[in-house]
Amino acid sequence: MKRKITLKQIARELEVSISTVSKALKDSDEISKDTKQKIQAFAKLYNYRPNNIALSLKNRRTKNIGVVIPDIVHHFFTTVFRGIEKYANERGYNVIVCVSDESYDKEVVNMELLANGSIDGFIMSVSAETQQKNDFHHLREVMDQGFPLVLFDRVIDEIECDKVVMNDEEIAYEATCKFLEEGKKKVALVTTESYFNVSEKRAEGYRRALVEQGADYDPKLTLVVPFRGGEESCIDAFFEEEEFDAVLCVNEVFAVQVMGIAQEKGYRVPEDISVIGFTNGLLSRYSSPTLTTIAQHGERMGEVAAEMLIEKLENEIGFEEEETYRTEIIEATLIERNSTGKKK
Amino acid sequence: MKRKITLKQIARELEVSISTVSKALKDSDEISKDTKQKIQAFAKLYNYRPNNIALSLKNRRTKNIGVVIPDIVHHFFTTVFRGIEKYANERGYNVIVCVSDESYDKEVVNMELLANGSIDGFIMSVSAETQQKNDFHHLREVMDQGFPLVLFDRVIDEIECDKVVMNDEEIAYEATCKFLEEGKKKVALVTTESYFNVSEKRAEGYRRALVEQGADYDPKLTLVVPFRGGEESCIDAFFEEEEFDAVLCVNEVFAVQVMGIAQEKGYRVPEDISVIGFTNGLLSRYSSPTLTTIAQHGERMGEVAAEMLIEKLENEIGFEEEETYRTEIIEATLIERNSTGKKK
DNA sequence: TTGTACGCGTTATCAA
DNA sequence: TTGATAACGCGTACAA
Repeated sequence: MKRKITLKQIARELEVSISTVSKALKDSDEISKDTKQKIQAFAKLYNYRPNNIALSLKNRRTKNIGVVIPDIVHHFFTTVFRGIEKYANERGYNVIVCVSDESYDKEVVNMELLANGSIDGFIMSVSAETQQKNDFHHLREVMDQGFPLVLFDRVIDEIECDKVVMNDEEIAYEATCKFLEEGKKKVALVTTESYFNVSEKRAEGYRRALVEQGADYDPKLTLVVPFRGGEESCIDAFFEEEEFDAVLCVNEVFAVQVMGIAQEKGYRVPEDISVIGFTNGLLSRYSSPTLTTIAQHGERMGEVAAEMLIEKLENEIGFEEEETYRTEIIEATLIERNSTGKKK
Repeated sequence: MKRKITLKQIARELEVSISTVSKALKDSDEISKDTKQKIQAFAKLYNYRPNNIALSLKNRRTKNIGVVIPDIVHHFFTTVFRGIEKYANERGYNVIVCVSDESYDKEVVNMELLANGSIDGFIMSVSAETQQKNDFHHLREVMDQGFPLVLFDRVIDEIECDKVVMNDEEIAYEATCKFLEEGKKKVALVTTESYFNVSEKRAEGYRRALVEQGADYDPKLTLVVPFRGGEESCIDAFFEEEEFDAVLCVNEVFAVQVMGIAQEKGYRVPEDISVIGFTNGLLSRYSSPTLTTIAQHGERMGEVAAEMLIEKLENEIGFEEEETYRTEIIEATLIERNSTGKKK
């Protein structure tokens, strides 16, 4: 077992000083050609690489990005993560992930840990519990300490920082319009509890479309599925109690469940009931019928988030300069498959 | 903006030496009660936390684990990752992820980078390209440098290290037997190219079951789907050319595609054709019919891998002790849903 | 009971 | 052209 070689060891071996070695390896012209060659050859032979930790300590930057997300077994988040990781790697950054598991406490603890020197900045999507509690002191804390923060998807209006969001409201509007164009009359919405602000925005777009297009907005046609469990029976009951001919779902799992239950009950999709879901994942592609879906372009979101963060990291602002924050909007797109009909 | 406070600053502020502060904060009894109280109160007020980087440098351990996987937008890998992250976090470790994207070069570069001080050990699943090239010098390299390595799922026989694998061969055997018990006669296999050694093992289990149970093993009933693209037409052609009444698929995407094409062609699942797939993901749960599947228990794999790694990290072996390696086997389980029939 | 000195690996500044 | 020194932040053996 050969431990990694250090400057000091090279110096001792070659009987020169540490600083000479350091300079030689940077090809400084303070050092004579001969010594440089000798040192460089030796370093190459022993495959010398500077120790990242020592560099981090010295430079006060780790070249690590902290990513805090609610869940990792989740198509959208992994997609975003892939975008982050790709862009960050290209720029020489590594990514440390922490999963909050939708828990406020974990989120806080993890971020504190990372903030003790492990990373240079954060990219995050806040946990459900955090949104519920409406307590964001941990975000303020890290920003106070000088860590750039980029929020994506589940962002917080009260926090001033860079953000990357989707045009949730508009795309929900578009999707709803699509149903109406198809000739559908009673469009339902299946959503999650509203402290997820993305759900709220999607619901707004849905409502606005109905009202503006002169269709009926009936609050009873909105089904709020509880956070964990019991979706199945919940949706089943919804079918029994209400009547509708189109359903917009805030995720693809709901959408596939809606299609399944509809078909069990003898409705045809899309002839009797059209369905659109958010999240263009595997389910959408392989369900029957295949699902018309809203692609969130998570990878792009990740790239943009990473780009914004790294820009902040590499352009540390001067004293008197005003800090400015941007909000980038990623345009979702509607992907038409077979769970919706043609325009009339 | 208030930067994190350091021992030095506390010392200056309180007009004591740095080491006094350090000791006081560890509640050392070398320090008088009074000074301890004073220092602790001050530290608490300013929310002092030791700098991880400095600790890493001093202790020569980072408390970071490097995870190298081929893909992150992938149900199985994220599942394993979740297990790793959970266990690691509980033990005070953070996780740095690198995605090789199935590329040999990326894998090599990423590992070298991490090995320059960023992490204490590796958990990885090798990329497809690496398996194809059969070049594992980068794994040997990091091990030589003293980094513990735990391989999972896609492991390498020639490399001696800790491993976590699934009982692929046996569970494929079991699944195949299940078809036979159902009364099926011609069992097909849909798999990927064989340099994925897990595919190879699954194929072996499939063959062994047919032979041992006295059914026919017909090589023509094995469909090897090419690495990227064209699955659809490939499977379609398979249906045209061969006859079978049961299909074992090495992943759930293939399985769902097989069911879809079968149903299009007028076969009933499971009456005419039974289907079982590996990977108990969303698709299996929401396909129609729901898919009988092999649960790989990825989260457990991740936990075990992390446990093995951390054990190695925390029990650095002495000089003369022999290094020993283990291979843990995670038992997959067959989850029966509606794409297979009852035992006869 | 407190403080000094050293080392972890590196780089930058200044002196020789 | 080379080397000594200090610094990044921390912990600890040893000296005072």
